[in-house]
Amino acid sequence: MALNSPVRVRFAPSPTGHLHVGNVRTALFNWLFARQNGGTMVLRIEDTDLERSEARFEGMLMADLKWLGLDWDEGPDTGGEYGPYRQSDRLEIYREHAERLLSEGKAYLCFCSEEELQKERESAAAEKGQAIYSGKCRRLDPEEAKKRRSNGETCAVRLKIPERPIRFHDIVRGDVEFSNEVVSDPVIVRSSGMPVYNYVVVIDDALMKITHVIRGDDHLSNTPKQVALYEALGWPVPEFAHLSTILGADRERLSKRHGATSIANFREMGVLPEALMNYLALLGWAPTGGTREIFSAQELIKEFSLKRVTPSPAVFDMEKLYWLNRHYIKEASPERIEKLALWYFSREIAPDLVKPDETSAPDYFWPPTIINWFGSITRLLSPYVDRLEQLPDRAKPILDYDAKAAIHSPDNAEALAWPHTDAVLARFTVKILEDEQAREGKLTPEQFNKIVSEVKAETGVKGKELFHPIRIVIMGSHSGPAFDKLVPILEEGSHLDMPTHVLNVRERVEAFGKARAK
RNA sequence: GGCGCUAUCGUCUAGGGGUUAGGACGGAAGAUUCUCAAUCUUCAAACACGGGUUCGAUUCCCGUUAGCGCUACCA
Repeated sequence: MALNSPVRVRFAPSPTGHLHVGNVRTALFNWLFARQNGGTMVLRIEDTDLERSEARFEGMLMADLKWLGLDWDEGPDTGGEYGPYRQSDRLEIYREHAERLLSEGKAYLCFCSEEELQKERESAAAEKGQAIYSGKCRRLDPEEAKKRRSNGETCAVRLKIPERPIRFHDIVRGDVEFSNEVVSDPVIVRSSGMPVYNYVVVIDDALMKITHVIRGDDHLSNTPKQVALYEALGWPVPEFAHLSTILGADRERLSKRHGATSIANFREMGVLPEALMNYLALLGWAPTGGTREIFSAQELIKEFSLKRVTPSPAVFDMEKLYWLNRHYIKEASPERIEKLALWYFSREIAPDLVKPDETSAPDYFWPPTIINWFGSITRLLSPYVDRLEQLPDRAKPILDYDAKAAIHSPDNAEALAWPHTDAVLARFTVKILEDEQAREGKLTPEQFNKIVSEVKAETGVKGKELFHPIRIVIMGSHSGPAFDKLVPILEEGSHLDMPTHVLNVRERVEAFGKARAK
C-alpha cells in the first residue's frame, strides 16, 4: 500500500444488538486513528448473517456510536463514494469477483459434500494432526467442473492458497508468518450462493480502499486467508492492526455473564460517554511516559498512537471506569448532570413516566420548582457517586424518610444507646417544635445551627454524641451530607407537590418522636 | 490435537542490557469533617519458570508453563 495514500479505516459491526464494549473499543481506535491522520472513517454493516441480523439493530448501533461521540464519514446513512455500505446490498459485487477468480484459475469449484468433508477432516486430523481440506476438487478439470455446475450440481467456490508461507505486517504485533501447510483452501462462496465472511471482508475493504484494517485479534488467524485473497485478486494488501481481546475479571473473554458490557448498559447506569471513551482508550494503550490518565476526545486524537497499542489482552476494570466517571461527573456542567439526573429521579418516583431506552429526562412533566429542587439534590450528591443511577438511592433519606426504620436500624443502635442521646434529643425536639420557622417548613440553616448550638450549650454534649443522634432523627442515619445543605432541601421539598410528600425537619422530628414513644 | 497470539504490582500500564522498575485504579494508614463520602498525604504491592547470549539480563534468543484466539459451506 502506498505510504502516502490517504488513511481510510472502517468499523464493520454486525447488527445483532447493542454494541459491546469490545467492539466499541475497536471503533474508537479506528476513529482516533482516522481523525488523527485526517483520514476517512467508514461504517459498514455486516449483515450477511441473515438469521441474526435485524434492521432495527442497525439504528441502535449507530445511536450507540453517536452517544459515545464517534462519527463516520461514509456509511449506510450518510452514503459515500464507495457504497453501498450494507453487505446485503453488495451480493452482486461478491458474485462477480468470485466468477472472476474462477475464470482466472485462482479459485475452483468444490463438489464435496458435507459428509465427505467431515470424514476428510477427521482422517486428516488423525494423520497430520490438523484438519485441513485435501484440495481434492482443486485437481478437477475446470471445464468439466463448469459443466457439472451448469447441469445443476451444487458446489461451493474455493480459493487456491499458494504453496508458500504467507506473511503480513501487523502494526501492533510486528511481522506475522503462517505456513501454507496449515491453511486449507477456504470456501469463499457457499453452495447456497451466499458468500463467506472472510471473502466479503476482503472485497469490501479493497473496494472501499481501506488502508488500515484495525480489528479484534480474533481475526488474526484468518488474516492469511485474506492476504491470499488480496493477492489472488491482484489488489494491494492493507496494513493490519489486531487489537487484543478485552477480558472479564476471571480472565475469560468479556461477555454478558460479566454484567454490564453493552453501551446501552453503561448509558443506563449513568456512565458519561467521555468517561467511557477515556477508559476504553486506556485499555491497551498508554501515552508516552505512561503517567497520564485523563484525556478528552481531542487530546486522545492528538496523543493516540496505534504503534503504542499493547498486544496483550486487558481485563476490564469497572472500578477504574467508575473512578474516571466520578471525575467527569465533577467536571461536567451542573446543568448537564442535573438534566441527566432528572431521568433517574423520575424513574424512581414515577416509573411510568420514563421510557427505558432513553436517558433524556421527561422535564415537560415536572413543574420548574420540582426540577430545580431535584437540581439542588443533584448538586449536593453528584460529586460523591460513581454513576448517576446511584442518585435516587443516595437521595432516599430525603425523598422517603422512615422513622421506624431509623429507630430499629442496627447501624443506629449504638448511637441511640449513648448515655447523652436522650437528653440531646429531648432538647432538640422541644426546640424544633417550638421554632417559628420550622413550623412553617421554612427553617433556615442558620436557625438550625443556632438550635444545635443551644442544645450543645444546654446539654454540654458535643461532637459525635451531639450530631449523630440529631442526624438519625433528620436523615434516619448517622452519616450523610452536611446539615446546612440538607435543611433547605428538606424544607423546600415539603412545599412541593410530589407523588410522595417530602417531610420537612419539623415533620421528621415529630414522626421520630411518635415512633420512638411506641 | 494442530497453528497463532500473549506474559511487569490484584487490575490497567510506563520502561528497557546496568533504574531505589515509574504512574493510575483498587487496598492499607494518616490528615480533614459531627458522620459517611469526597479530597489531600503516606505506605504496601510486580518483571511467570528454565536455559542460553553477555562482564551484566526483567529487557535479546530458545524452550516450558499458563491464558486467549483460530482451526466451518459462523461472523
